[in-house]
Amino acid sequence: MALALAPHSERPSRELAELLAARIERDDVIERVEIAGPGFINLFLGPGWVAEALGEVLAAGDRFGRHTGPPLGRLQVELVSANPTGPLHVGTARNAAIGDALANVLEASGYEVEREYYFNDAGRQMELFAESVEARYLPRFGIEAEIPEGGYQGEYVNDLAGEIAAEHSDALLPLNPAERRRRLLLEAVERTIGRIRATLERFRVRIDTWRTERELLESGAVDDVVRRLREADHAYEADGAVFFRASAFGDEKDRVLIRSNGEPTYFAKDCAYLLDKDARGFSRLVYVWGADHHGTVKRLKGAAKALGVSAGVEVVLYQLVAFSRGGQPVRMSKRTGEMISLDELLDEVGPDAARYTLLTRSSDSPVEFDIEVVTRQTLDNPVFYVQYAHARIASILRRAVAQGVILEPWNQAGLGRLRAPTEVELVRTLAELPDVLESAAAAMAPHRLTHFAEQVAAAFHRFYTECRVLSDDASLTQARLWLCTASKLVLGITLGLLGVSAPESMERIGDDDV
RNA sequence: GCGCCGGUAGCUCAGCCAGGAUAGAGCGGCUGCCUUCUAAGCAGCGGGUCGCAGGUUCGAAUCCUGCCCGGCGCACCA
Repeated sequence: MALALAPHSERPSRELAELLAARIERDDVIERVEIAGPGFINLFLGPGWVAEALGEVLAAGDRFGRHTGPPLGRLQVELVSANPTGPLHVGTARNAAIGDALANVLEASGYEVEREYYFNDAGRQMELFAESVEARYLPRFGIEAEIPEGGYQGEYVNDLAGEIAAEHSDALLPLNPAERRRRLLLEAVERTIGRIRATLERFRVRIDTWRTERELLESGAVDDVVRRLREADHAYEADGAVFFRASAFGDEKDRVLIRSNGEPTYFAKDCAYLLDKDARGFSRLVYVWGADHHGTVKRLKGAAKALGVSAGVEVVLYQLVAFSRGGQPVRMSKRTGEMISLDELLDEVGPDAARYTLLTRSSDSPVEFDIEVVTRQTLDNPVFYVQYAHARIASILRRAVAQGVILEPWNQAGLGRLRAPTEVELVRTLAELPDVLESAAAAMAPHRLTHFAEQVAAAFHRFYTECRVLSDDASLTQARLWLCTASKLVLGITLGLLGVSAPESMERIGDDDV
């Protein structure tokens, strides 16, 4: 405060601080005021403040920190949207974790949030995928075939072909090649989508709506949007292709909508999709993209402007994850089949550690994810530190019940007795949740919650070490039980937003390793 | 070459948007602490030219400029 005012005043900041401090009333909320450093006014919070702050947490219950008041509007988060050409691999894990946690955070901060997954189930990649499946299907009936150049080599393609062969036997053989591939593709895509959905469920990623490129194409939306852009003179024809005037919207150059062979580009479909989303009445459209797509952000936003999209278009970019195993880099490619599936990752480290690890880093920061290291460090992963605090609290509360302690209503519990430094510090930390949540939503940075969770856990562990909860002092026991309840609440809310489980108990391990 | 993102402790990373107190956490190393609510914990020690160089400021990890490394992107691919 004094430091903020100093530039506007002739007095030194330290002197300002003293003037201000002298006017602050001391009571049981603010006990003591000190000046430090260049002009910091330190307020020492008293028992009145502690009771008040803790009361706010307890009164709000599991809604503590959440936005109150009327909803801020409808918002959509598009996440993952990986092609249905194979199982989700670990490269998409960061997208899923960030997208889902971000959606949770935005929801808690007052938006009505819809999470959407978009399947690119048309186009060149699908053709290649169909041919690849065919190349694994035909040999089962003695017909030689090879996976095409650039096709999908993964073992799962063979598995898919096997499943299809098991169900349909050689029924697809007599069909003409185009029809056969169409049928094989339908079968393969359906199965792949099923697997993707199952994997996301395992990873605790909730998707509300599933959209497909095919629907978009069949509705004629792509043709429509190109026509609209041309009519508004935001697009023009050149060299047999149709270009969007992206350069008029800050992009480096104009972008092709329709190729000279008549095929729409991915971007044209993006434009159609944009209108499709906008028509659904969202005030904000959030995209979660890997940094390898950052070059397409400007054209998307340009298109939104050109098309008069009323919703705000926002792109959350995350740096790609460098996966390795025991120090050996793992290249990710669905086509070569050289990849680790998200399912394998979940088998090895579990959804909690995987999500938490991916959400500890800022999305701007590249992540090094050595699967062996994360597996080996499982027990030291900060996620367990936080979960342990939660389990510890649950254990105390169970113990209290077992001892027959009857918890009085919190507003009669004498919370002002919480005066130990670790108690005050814990309450102070808990009270930060609303601010942390708000800033995480504003910055679309869910990783801030992991750091907050660790702070709460640390504050609790310190309190636990210094203060005994269940004691002969009945009223102090009451107050401390409420402090435990509030801590558990805040940890549970925070972990819930991150999509990480908050266990009621954790087995003691490691006693013998010492 | 141009654009975006990183470069903070031995390792992995917060802090940077809205500049302020001896720059933090986890892991790893060392030392203590379990007759009492879970020691997956706590306390302490050691460990840092905040990539480099300038600039703005009473004050810079934080803002500005330049440079050096690393990642990604610069298609009528997705």
